[in-house]
Formats: sequence, C-alpha cells, structure tokens
Amino acid sequence: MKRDSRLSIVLHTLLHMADAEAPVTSELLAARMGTHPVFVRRTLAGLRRAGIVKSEKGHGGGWRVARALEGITLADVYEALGEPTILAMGHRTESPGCVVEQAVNHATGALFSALEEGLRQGLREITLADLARETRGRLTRGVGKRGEGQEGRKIGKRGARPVGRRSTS
Amino acid sequence: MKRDSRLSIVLHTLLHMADAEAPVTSELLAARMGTHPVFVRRTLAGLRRAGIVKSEKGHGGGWRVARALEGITLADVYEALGEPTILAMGHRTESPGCVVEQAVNHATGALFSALEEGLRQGLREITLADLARETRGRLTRGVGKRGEGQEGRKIGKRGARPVGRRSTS
DNA sequence: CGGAATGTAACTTATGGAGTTACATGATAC
DNA sequence: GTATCATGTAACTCCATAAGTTACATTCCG
Repeated sequence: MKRDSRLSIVLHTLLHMADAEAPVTSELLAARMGTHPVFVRRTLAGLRRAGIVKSEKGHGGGWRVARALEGITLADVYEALGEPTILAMGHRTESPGCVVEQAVNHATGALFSALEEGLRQGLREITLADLARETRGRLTRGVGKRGEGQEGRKIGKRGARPVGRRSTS
Repeated sequence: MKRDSRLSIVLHTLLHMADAEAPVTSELLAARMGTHPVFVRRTLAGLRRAGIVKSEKGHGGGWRVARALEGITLADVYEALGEPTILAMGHRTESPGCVVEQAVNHATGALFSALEEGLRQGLREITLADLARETRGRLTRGVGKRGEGQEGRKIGKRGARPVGRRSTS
C-alpha cells in the first residue's frame, strides 16, 4: 500500500515554521522535506483554511503558524488535512445483501471503527507544543542516535503502550 | 485511498465454505463475492499454506475449511494473508536525519504502533466460530435490516467501545 | 481420453499519492 | 511603475498497488 505521508509532512513543516522568526517559504520547506514546493503549498492550504497557518505573498512572504502551539492538537491538523483515510483495509461492500458478509462487516467494522476512534483520540492528546518540546529534547540530549534516555516524554499520555515490534509492514 | 479488501473477502469465503458439505469451487465463491475466481484462488493460496483451508483439484474439487472454526482466529487469517498493511498513513522517512522529523516520527510512530497492535489484539479475540454464530443470528432474527436487537454479541470482548460516528472517510 | 477443477505467471485496468510544469495573482523592493 | 519574489491552483505526468483478466500447465475424476 502506498502510504499517505501528508500528516507527517505537515507536522514537520509546522515545527520548522514555529522555529523561525520570519515567514518560511514553501521552497525552503520543500527542500527540508525533500519534496516539491507545490506539494507543500497544496498540503498547507487546508491548514490555512483551518486557521492554523497563515501565508503571505510577495517579497519576504511565506508561511507562519497562526496560533500558539499549545492550542493546536494533532487532531486539529488531521482534520485540517481533510481527515485522510486511516486504514488501508476495508469492507468489500458497504451494505451487502449477503447475510454472511453482513456478519463479517459487523465484526471487522467494529474493530476498524475502534481503531479510527483510537487514532483520533491519540491525536487529540498531543499538541504541537509537545512535539516542539520533544524536538528540543532531542537537540540537547543526544537522542538522535538511539540514545533513548527517557523514553515516552509527555507524549501520548496513555502511557507508552506495549507497542508491536515490526515496522516493516 | 484504495483499500485492501482481502481480509473481508477471505472471511466471507471461509464462512461460505464452512456452511457447505462438499468442497466449494473458486468459481462459485467468486460469484458470491462479486469478484474473479483467480482472485479467490490467489487469495486463498496463503490460507492453504497456513493450513487453514484445503483445496482439491479435478472433478468435485474445490475448497474446504481444514480445521474447526473454533480454532481459527481472525488473526490467523490475517497472518495467512501475509499481514497486509493496516494503516494508510505513514512516515515520510523512516530514519530521518532531521531532528524535527525524528520527533514527529517518534510521536506519531507510537500512536501508529499502538493502533496496529490494537488491531492484532482485536483479531486475536474473534474466531470464525464467532462469525458463524453471528451469521446464524442474523438469519433467525431479522438483523439484516437495522434490527440491532442485541448489539455486540460475543464479538470483540473488549466491550463495544465508544466507536466513532463517521464511516465515509 | 476428456472435462472439471486448481496453480500461477503475466498482463491489463483503475485509483490515488506524489512530483512537476505552467501560469495567474498579489506584495514588496527599487 | 516595473521587476522580483512569493503564493494559489489547475493540469498534467509518474509510479505503486489492488484488483480484474487471460492464458496455460497441472491434476484428478469418471
């Protein structure tokens, strides 16, 4: 499956913006992200509509974060992106006539919904300020390289779950 | 996003197989699913390797469930399919040099991993026998049409979570 | 043998994320 | 006022992948 990385990108750009005094151009952001300026603008457009960022044209223009980082949760960002699809799996037919398929949909659907709600919940519990803190922590301590001194941070208050091993999926 | 419906399909076929006395042909299964026989065979191939189903060639051949439904969890099926991608979202770079991106990956990665583990856990708690029961229930009661008499069933013992509203994502 | 089934490779189609080009619009510098 | 720099967007291309399809070998039963 081709995974959507817009959330990832957008968070990255937001933190870079927050770190700068002056507006940051999409060109510079794109360079940092290893992507294309147009993709950045396109993706940030939703955030602008949501009032999370502001953009300015012309000389000295670019992108700035519009509100305090404390007041922006990842859920806000996710919504501003248009709530992209979370799960790569889904039902074959949404309203099947076959009773068997209804039963399957019912069971897996409950699971899928729980997962989606879980993600939304998790996103609601993290603010951009948390991420900025995490970033600063990585800069001072040397957590860039598997340092893992104080895992967890304040992020995702539900307590660093067991969490699976693999990531090659 | 283009969603993978193999799990959905496979569960559906398994229940149909379990319901029949004789082996069921991929052609018939495909007809029931509104898909192509080759797709069915291809998809069931993994389950055969995992010993969940058996196939027989030639006259009177077809597919049968190889073990008792009680002993087959949805997690078994999921694994037999090759553990398809669960999430439609992901990191842009897996091992970024940028500290900001590391922080983002760290935070969202924890969430994503928790979700994946959540799904696996959920799948582990449902057996094909549960689904068969659910199907029978739908046949006797009229739950096909928003009957909703006794929601929940035994499925997903964790108790029918709050669960989000929308499904149009 | 002949027909009915699976087993698979290989090709096609459809979809959607991302990259890119092109150009209009607006703001600032000079 | 014009040149320059930025965003805003439409309209492509490119690519990966789920699914559909064709083709053919293989195997089994009658």
